[in-house]
Order: sequence, then structure tokens, then C-alpha cells
Amino acid sequence: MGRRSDHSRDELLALVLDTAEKIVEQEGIAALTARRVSKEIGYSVGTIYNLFDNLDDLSLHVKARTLDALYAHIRAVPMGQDVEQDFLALNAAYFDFLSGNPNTWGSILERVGADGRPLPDWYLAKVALPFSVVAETMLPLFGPDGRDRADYAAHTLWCGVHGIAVMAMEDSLEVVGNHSAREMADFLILNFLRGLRAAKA
Amino acid sequence: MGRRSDHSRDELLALVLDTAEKIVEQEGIAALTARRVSKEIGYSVGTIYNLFDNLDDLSLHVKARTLDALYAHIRAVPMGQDVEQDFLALNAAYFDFLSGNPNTWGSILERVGADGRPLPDWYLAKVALPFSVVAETMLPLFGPDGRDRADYAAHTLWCGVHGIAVMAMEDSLEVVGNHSAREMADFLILNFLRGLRAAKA
DNA sequence: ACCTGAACACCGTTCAAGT
DNA sequence: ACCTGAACACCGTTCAAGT
Repeated sequence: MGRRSDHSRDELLALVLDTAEKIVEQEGIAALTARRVSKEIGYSVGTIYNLFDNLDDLSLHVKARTLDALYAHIRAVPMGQDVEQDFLALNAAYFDFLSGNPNTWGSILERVGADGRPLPDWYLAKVALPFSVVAETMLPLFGPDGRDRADYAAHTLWCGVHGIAVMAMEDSLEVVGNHSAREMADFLILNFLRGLRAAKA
Repeated sequence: MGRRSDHSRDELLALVLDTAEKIVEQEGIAALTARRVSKEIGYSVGTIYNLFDNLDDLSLHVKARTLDALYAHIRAVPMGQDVEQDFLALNAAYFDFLSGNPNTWGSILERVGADGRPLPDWYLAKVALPFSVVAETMLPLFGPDGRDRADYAAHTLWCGVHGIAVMAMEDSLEVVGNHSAREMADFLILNFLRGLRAAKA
């Protein structure tokens, strides 16, 4: 029947992403379907496939938005005290974001390509951004010529924090709420950093 | 049409679980459907629902088997050297299991109740068993009257190792294969333990 | 050029009806 | 008592046909 609305391609894209994000926020990633989104925006299913390769592609773009928001959130954390304090502040901001966005964040924690397709580069770049903040925070401990080692330590530590967050969200941990999980992450951070310092001394 | 086969209820249960496990092993959790299993065993779909509450219930039982296998695998690790060595051995066994069972293990890493239902107690108990091995390994560092703190430290550390494994399987990490991820986990373990020791001294 | 919607090949889940 | 399979309400994805 031809054009239904006078949305430009970009407007339509924003409309789809906004709607998809809202669904994930409110009901979790499992509720995100192409048919549902198309119905909510008043277009046919085919239109979704006009804008995105497939459902995986759409949900990847929704996840990218969440990663953008997380990055903005932790970049806003005031830094510059000692390394331990900076990391605890980062951790607090991280768990803040988690508890404020359980569904969107939960969708990121899930693996994506059940079909085995590797994640696209543009998406991996978004995943890397929050890690870069952590790496920056780690730098003072290694000095300007220790960027690689600081990076490695930051990845190691933050994957660890990530693991605690995953377990907390699965309720597989005996933690109630995010309070305990955050404390556990603090405990991991402080001992890991102390271990690094002890190794240097 | 009435009874199709003379399998007892227990035989049928084993048949379904074996088939479901095989599907997950070979094609991942996304390939596990009630219709597929029923077709492969030569029964109708309804039979699956006669044995399990729903698909979630079935996949939970498949995951439980994987947890049993992991528990058996890490219990078989020879222990009794110093704490650091024991943890590195545990870690090696853990990553061994992971790379040997990427699909079954990957299914566990995913969150389960997208519908928000909490995980049943019998399943959580299975999740706790591997952690108990880690807690036992941690005990020498805290002494017999430090069981609670050892438990907490063990949970913290192993959630961290878990996080590295998750990231490695998602390819979100710049690690190729499990070699680097295992090294990263070793790095986390050694520094965390060194941090604990430094705090005591 | 853009959008539609029927078509295809799948799903989970239920439950009256059969043996 | 156990099992069936049609029925219902959904899916993702494609693509000829419309404007």
C-alpha cells in the first residue's frame, strides 16, 4: 500500500530504537520482538527488516545505547584522589547504573550470538569504552611507561567486578539487593590493588 | 492414541534429558525446543509437558547435569599444597571444563528466568556446590575460626574468575582462545590472595 | 523508493479425546 | 494412567505486489 507515514528514514530509525528500548527497559530483552515493535509504531513488520538486518541487529543497537549511557555515567564520576578511592567511586557508579537499569543492563550480560556469529566491531568498540575509563584509573599504579600492564590489570579487575554483578543479577549469590554485591566488588578491588602494590614492593 | 512405547516414566525422563543434553552440547541452548526433543525421541510434544512443567524447567534440569559434571571435575583436582598452588590448579581445571563444554557451560552463564521467576532451590543448591570447593581451598588462609570470612573471600574471588570466563566466551575480551583468559584469571587470583596476605601482615 | 502483508516454517503450551 | 495431536496464540524472515 505504499508509504504510510511521512517519517524520514532517520526519524523512523529513532522511533524504532526508542520503542525497542522502552520495551527492554520495562519487560526485558525477551519481550523484544520485531512484530511487537512494528505494531507499537504503527508500521508493518517488513519495515523493521528494512531498517535492520534482523532482530539480533536491532537488539544490538539497543544494547549499544545502554553502553553509551553507562559510559556517560562513569565518565561523570569525579576522580583524582588515590587509586583505591577512585576505583571505589567507579564501582559505586557502576552498581548505581546497574540497579537503575536492571533490564537494559541484564540484556548486555547475556551472550549474543547463540547462532555463533561474532559480535560486530562497532559494538565491541562500545564495550571497550567503559573499560578504558577503568584502565585510566589504573595507570597511576604503573606509571606512564606501564600502559600495557595497567590495561591488563584493569581488564582483569573489571571482568572480576562484572562477574560479581552477573552472579548478583542471577540471584545465584546469597546477596539481597545490590548492597552486598557492591561490597563484594569493593572487597575484590581493594585486595587486588593491595596485591599489586605488594608485588611491587 | 494411548501409550506408544513401553518406557517407564524414569526411562522416559532419562531419554528426554539425554536427548536435550545432546542438543545443547552440539547446537547450544537456543536449539533446545520441546518440539525438537519430542520428535527426536519419537513421542508427541505433550509428553514433554507430562514430564516437565515447561521448557524452562527442562533446560534447568539439563543445566543441573552440567553443574554436576563440573563439580565432579573440580573435586578430582589433587589439592593440599599451598593455597596459591591449589587455586591455580582449581582454575586450570575450571577452564579445562569450560573449553571442553563450551555450549553446555555457556547455557549456564545465561540468566534463566527472563520472566522474572526466581531460580528454584534445588538448582541453587547445585550452583553452590562448586563454590564450596573453592571455599575449602580458601580456608587455610583464615584458619578454622575464619570459615565465614573464607567463604566470603572465596565467593568474591570465584565470581571474579567467572566474570573473566563470561567475557572470554563473549569474545568481548581481546583474548584468543582460553589460554589468555586463564592467565588473566591466574593474575586475578594471585593478586587477590597476595592482597589478603598483605592485609593480615 | 518505500512500505505492505500474506506466506512459510517454525515456536510454547493446553487439553479434549483416544486407548 | 498415559499419550496424542489439533488448536491457539504467538514467533523471525522473506518477497512479490502495491503506491
